[in-house]
Amino acid sequence: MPNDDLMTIREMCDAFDVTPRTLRFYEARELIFPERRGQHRLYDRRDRARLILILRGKRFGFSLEQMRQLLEIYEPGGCNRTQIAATLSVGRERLADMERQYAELREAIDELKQHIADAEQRLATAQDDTKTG
Amino acid sequence: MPNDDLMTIREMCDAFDVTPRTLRFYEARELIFPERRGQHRLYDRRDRARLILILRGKRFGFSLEQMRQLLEIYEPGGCNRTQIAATLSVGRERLADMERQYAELREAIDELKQHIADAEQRLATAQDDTKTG
DNA sequence: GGGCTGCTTGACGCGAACGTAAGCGGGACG
DNA sequence: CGTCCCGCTTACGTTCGCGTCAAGCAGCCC
Repeated sequence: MPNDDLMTIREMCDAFDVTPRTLRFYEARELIFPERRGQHRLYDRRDRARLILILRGKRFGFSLEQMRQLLEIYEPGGCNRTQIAATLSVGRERLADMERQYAELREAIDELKQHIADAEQRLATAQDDTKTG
Repeated sequence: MPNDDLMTIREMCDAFDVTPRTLRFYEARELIFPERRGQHRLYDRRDRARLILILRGKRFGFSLEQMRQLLEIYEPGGCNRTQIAATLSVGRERLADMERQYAELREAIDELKQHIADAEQRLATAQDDTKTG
């Protein structure tokens, strides 16, 4: 049962707001593995799932290489202990990164909110330079 | 009352685990503004506070330019309405980014945890390739 | 004065993550 | 049949965030 829901590179680009160059680049870096129908690439559900994870990882500041390593944990992939263990290790590190970042982000948000509130105060009491130039 | 707690570039590098090149680069991009004593740079509390924010922002995946804009909100800086309003606008956008990222990060963490648990299961039931090569 | 150390200003280099342009092949359409 | 329009590959260009010399000055010690 092959995944019928195959998409061309253009459909992928429209769906995920990326360029063909980006998809080919990710493929060259071995983050996604579209099939080939003749010369053309065809992307299935698995490729899309991986792309979503890649793009999300990027927003968190992870590199493509970090995501490539991490993606292995989202696949059945290797079936021997050493390989699974290695993947697990990478996954746990990445998880720790993300939890640190989560906590830090909470602090940063609260601080920024405070400074925004302060700025709103300043705005309210500031002289109106459009009148009192 | 000048801030007496001034630090040399080397002290800064040791304190924040960055290189002189990095500090000079941030200065060139107008993210920090150390004083000059003769030829030498001297960094005060304000510079250190900004540096902390810059480094934290980097970990969240923000660019130096984004941080430069955002840093204005952490300073009294401009005192006319239009300038404060502009800074506020940037700050609110950044805040929205961070809150989106915060929520997304929560999801990503939960997903990753699940996949790690799955991998642990596989590890437990996998054949031991060191014996059954 | 000679040498060392620390900081300075260029200027060039580099890896990551693409952008962009050139040129080829293959359906589709009038 | 010509000519679009895709998509493909190859290859060079670009931006960001620094790294890495290179050369020069300033202070200090002997």
